[in-house]
Amino acid sequence: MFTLAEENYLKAIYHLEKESKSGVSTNAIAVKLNTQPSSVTDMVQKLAHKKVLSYQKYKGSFLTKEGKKIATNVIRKHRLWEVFLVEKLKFQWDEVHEIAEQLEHIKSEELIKRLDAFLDHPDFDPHGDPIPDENGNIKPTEKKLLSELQKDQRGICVGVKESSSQFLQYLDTRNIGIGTTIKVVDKEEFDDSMTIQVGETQLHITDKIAHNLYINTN
Amino acid sequence: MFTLAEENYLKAIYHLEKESKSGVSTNAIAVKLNTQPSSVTDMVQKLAHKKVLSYQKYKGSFLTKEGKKIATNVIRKHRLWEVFLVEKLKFQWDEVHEIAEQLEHIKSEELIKRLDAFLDHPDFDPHGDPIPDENGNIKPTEKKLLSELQKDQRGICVGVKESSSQFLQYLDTRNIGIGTTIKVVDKEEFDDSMTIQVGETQLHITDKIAHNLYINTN
DNA sequence: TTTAATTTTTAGTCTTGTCTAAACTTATGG
DNA sequence: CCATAAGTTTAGACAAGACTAAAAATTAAA
Repeated sequence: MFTLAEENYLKAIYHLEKESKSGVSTNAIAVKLNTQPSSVTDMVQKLAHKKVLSYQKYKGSFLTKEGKKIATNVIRKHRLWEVFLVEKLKFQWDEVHEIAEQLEHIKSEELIKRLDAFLDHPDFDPHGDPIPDENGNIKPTEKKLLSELQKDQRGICVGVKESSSQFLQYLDTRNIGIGTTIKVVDKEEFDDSMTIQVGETQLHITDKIAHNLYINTN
Repeated sequence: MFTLAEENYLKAIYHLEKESKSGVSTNAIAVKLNTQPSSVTDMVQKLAHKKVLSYQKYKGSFLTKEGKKIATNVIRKHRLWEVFLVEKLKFQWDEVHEIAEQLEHIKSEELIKRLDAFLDHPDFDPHGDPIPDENGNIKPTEKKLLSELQKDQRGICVGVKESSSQFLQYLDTRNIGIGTTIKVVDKEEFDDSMTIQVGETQLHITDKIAHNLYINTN
């Protein structure tokens, strides 16, 4: 069994690993978790001993298969809870992260299984990030920025890049949310603005908006 | 802000206070929390310092107004989560306690406010215990054992006294659950068995069953 | 009311996870 | 290629919350 602190380290290292491609540096972990590098050294040594990551002095760490499994499981829980908070409890997209940080550590496999079913086995969280399955597999996502779509392409809104309240409210008043189908009706090369179809209505949006909306084009 | 351990102490003391009427003994707390009395002494001194309980050496502890408020708030969260687990995630009545023990410590007032609304402001948890409101007020309950009802009296099932799997399954197969209206059709003085009306059907039950079902006769 | 049993507290220790300060590696630049 | 900077680790300390063993207070019994 892993403690709350251990789970947070594994999660942080998992995220950092995807960006660095090589071993994750002690400093990077410290920055991510808002701790001192010396604390990180202690913890990675402990986690290495527990076989969930491999660590060499001065060379950084990377997760073992076992470590990845634990990390993705925590991420799975986090994202499922985020879906719950937004879909069922009607939180805004940007209000849920802190609460999910706590909920992700609740220990009960059965709980997550049932929550997943209750939410109808969602594939993405409210930020458009994919939800790993029980085995830690993450479906390769076709997530793109709306600005990358071509004329006449369509997709489903799966999340936002920036999540300020103003932006989310902008989207809300225009009936754009998770699961909304968006079609690019026209694209203006000059200023990168575009006309999109949302439900019955057409909408003209600036490049700034288009650069902050994630679309799944599967 | 209070730690998980502190919240658990306050909750335990709150429950014990209702039974003892005088100060709660150090030993009683230790038994309830499965710790050593010496650990309890340390903690109650700390909590006394924080003004959430008053404590006198060798005389036991009792909660201050502030302490009661925190305790009832934790209990409120616990019971709301239990309702969620049973009503929404379809857990059995007896499977939810451990999970709710964890969920009750999630910190977010907004979360509980929304969860309460999502569950339609329930008054009782799946065990028939009343859910305190935001201010810690607990509605005086008319909860009785089914065995205490008279012929022709009716009420709503609000919980169980014993919660073994067998008993819960017995109830399930007979369509008795939280919220089920039960009417006493006939009562046999000789062996305390009774005939009850559940929905369309009548049912003959033994005294053992009647002694383990809580009914709200409001 | 004096002794014995019980309960409670104190003192000292341990583990987890953190910190600071100092020492040590590795990387960088002249 | 050596000196310095940057990053990392070690050593020692601390707070929270628990434990054991021993001392002290209270209660019960003779």
